[in-house]
Order: sequence, then structure tokens, then C-alpha cells
Amino acid sequence: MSSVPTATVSRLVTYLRILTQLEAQGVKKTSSEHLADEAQVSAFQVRKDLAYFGRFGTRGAGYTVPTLRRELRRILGLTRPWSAAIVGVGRLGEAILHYPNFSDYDFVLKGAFDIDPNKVGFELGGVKIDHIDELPRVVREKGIDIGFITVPQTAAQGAADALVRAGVRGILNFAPTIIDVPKEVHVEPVDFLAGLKRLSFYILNPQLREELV
Amino acid sequence: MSSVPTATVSRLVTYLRILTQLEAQGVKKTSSEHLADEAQVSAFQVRKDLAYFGRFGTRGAGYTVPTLRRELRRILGLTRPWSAAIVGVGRLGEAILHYPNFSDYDFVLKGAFDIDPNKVGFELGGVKIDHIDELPRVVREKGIDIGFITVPQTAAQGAADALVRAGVRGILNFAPTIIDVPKEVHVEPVDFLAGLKRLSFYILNPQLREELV
DNA sequence: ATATGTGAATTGATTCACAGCG
DNA sequence: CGCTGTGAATCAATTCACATAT
Repeated sequence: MSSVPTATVSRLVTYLRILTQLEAQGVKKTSSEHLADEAQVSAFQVRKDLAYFGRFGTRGAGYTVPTLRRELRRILGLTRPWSAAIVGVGRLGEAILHYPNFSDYDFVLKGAFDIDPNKVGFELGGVKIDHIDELPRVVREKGIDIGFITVPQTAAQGAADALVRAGVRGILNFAPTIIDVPKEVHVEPVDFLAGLKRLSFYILNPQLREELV
Repeated sequence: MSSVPTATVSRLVTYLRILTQLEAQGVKKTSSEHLADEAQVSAFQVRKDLAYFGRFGTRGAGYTVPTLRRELRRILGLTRPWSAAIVGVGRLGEAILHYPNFSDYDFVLKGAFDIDPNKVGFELGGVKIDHIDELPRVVREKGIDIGFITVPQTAAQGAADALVRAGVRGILNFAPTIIDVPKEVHVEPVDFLAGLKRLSFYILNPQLREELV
């Protein structure tokens, strides 16, 4: 298990979502082919992705939905809830603070920070907004693992630096810029402007798009 | 030019952002090495990515910032403004409707749709909210190219179907689910819950992360 | 009979080394 | 002489075919 393609990790997340839907529908068994159809990949790919982590099926019979779902949750580290905090309570930050049933998704929002004195002290979505200067203390006291960056582009690197100094282990970066962090901190970008620009390219160059079958 | 890696398209977007910042700072010249540092990739990679589309530099001297920026904007199709509409005016939809200076980003939001009669008829961020039944007419009349899906997961496929029937050419999908569209329509996912789950995996398995140079 | 699991083959992307040009 | 541009080599990911287990 020396290395796993990043694309495999993304697909595991997709398979887990499909399995969660199947379980909610009361479906008990599935197959690599069915998962592949739903995830828009090949059945080979599903089996190879799972093979990086072990054997989860029964030959001739397929996969048991609750079992495979549990295994994927374990592999992805979603058995305990992670603690998260949000830096930047603008409109996007507010939208995330109000995201319904966050804990259903294995994450708990425990902190929110902003630099604007008009926002500090208020509560949104059950979370108190602290001044950014309080970040180190709150992150330590509440055991925050993950920081969300929802500040403007120009403030993103500063927010990342503050989160790293306070000891978070991962950052979800909504700002449209690349941030620099030490190698032991992982960053996942969530950049809709970049997505829009890729869309522009592929609309103009449909022949350069990868096949979806 | 039979095929271009999707990773290359993502990196072109990053290079363009860096060039835009350099131009705003009045910097006139740059190099593959400088761009590589900023984008957190190798200089080989920058030159190879650009080589898919032509020759844009001067040997021995590097790249002229405004020239390369203009070329990348042309390659990505960002010379004209694209028309976009948003389906689902919840908190996330509102956050996007208020996104400052959208037109600076080569996109113009011309329409917004919701199913809630309490929202229809109001205006947000200068855009009138129409009932979703009006989508086909408005998309045609306003020449909408791109649809944003910001509805709940269960409504995402229906929203996609409506957009496709109305003739959009691309979809930016913020809903945490895979949507099915005909192959001539391109979809870019913007899925922060998936990003969070990847983060969980990489925090637990730091040794499985790809090297960042 | 059927669908998984996996080494081998293929395809694709990145890295390299240096030729080419200013 | 310096930095780009690019074929060749390496490395990685996907696809395939089939052996394997139930």
C-alpha cells in the first residue's frame, strides 16, 4: 500500500455516497458493475480502487451494502466526527454555518472567526463568532482538526498561516488562490471560479474532453 | 492536439490567475520557473502544459506577462463574457448571487430560479428570481450558456434535466451528487463535502499523499 | 454460473535532457 | 549564455483477461 492515486480517493468518496443512498433505500446487495454505473466509471476501476485497501466482496455474489459502506467509512476516517472551524463569516461562511445536519456528515462546526467587530460575539447556526485573534486559543480549547477558509483572496494566506500555527491538520480552502502550508498540513481546494473557467474551456473544446464511458 | 490532460486545464487556470496578479503588480516579464514556484508545480510541467497550445515565450528571455495572460484567456475562452443562471436560491445560491464583481471574472449572472413562491419575483444582487417553470423561456431569451445547480441533492438531477432541455452547454454542480447529462453538455462539480472527506482520508494517511515537490 | 480480485498489458502523464533560438 | 520548446524515457494509472472463490 505504498501509494494510492488521488483519483481513487475521490472515487471512494463517490462510492460511499452511492452506498449510503442504497442503504437508505433498503437495498442489501450490490455489485462492482452497479456501483460503476452510478459513479460513471468502469467496473474494473471500482474493483481496482477497492483492491488498494483489501477484499470486501464475495465472488459470485457481489458486495453487501452495509458492510462495504462501513468499510469505506473506516478507510476514509469517517467513523469519528472531525471538529472544524470557519475563518471568514461573509455570505459564503454564513451559508456553510447554516448547512443543515452537518453532523450527519461526520463533521462538527465548533468555531467561527472574523475580523469585523460587528460580527464578533454574535451566534450563527449555533456557533459563536470570535475575533480572529482568539483563533489559537479556541482551536486549542475545542480541539479543532480542520479549518475552512472563506475569506477574500487577499486574506487567504494569512488565514492559512493562523490556522497552521494553531495546529490544524487540514484546510478546506474556498478562496480562489493557492495557499502555502507546511507539508504535514493537507489542503483541499474548493474553487468554483476555477471550475467555471474549466467549463469555459471544455464548452469551447468539446473534442478535448475525456470520455465519460 | 488530439488530447489535453484535464490536469493541464486546471493548471492553465492557475497560471492565468498568477499572471493576472503579476500584471496588476505591474510586472512585465516572468519565466516558467517563477510560474512553477507560484503554482506549486515543476518548471517542466509549465512548459509542457503551454506546449499543448503553441509557443508563447522567447528563448533566453522568458514570457511577457500581458502577452501570455492574453493567450491563456483566449485558450480558456475567457475573451467574451459567458451568460450564467442559477437554479436554487437558498443560502448558497444567495452567496453566489452577491459575489462581488462577477463580470470581472468573465461571467455574467443573468437569471435565477427557485420553486418557492415566496422567493419568485424578488430581486437579489441585481438579478430577478423567476419560477423554475420559466426556465426554458428565460434561458432562451437571455442566451444563457451555463447553469449553476445550488438546489438540495434530491433536486439536483431534475434541475440538470431542465437546464439541459433548455439548451445550456455547461453546468457547475454544487450539489453533492453525480448528475447524468448528455455527452455534449459539460459538468464541473464543486463539491465541498467530497473535499472534506478527502481531507479526512489524507489527515489519517499522510504517507499516501502525493509529493508536493 | 457468476462476479470478485489481481497480475500483465496498455495507455496516459510527467520528468528529463538537450536541441534550438534569441 | 539563458531559458524555452520538445522528443525520448520514465513513471503512474487504467484497462484487460482470466484465475479464483462461492
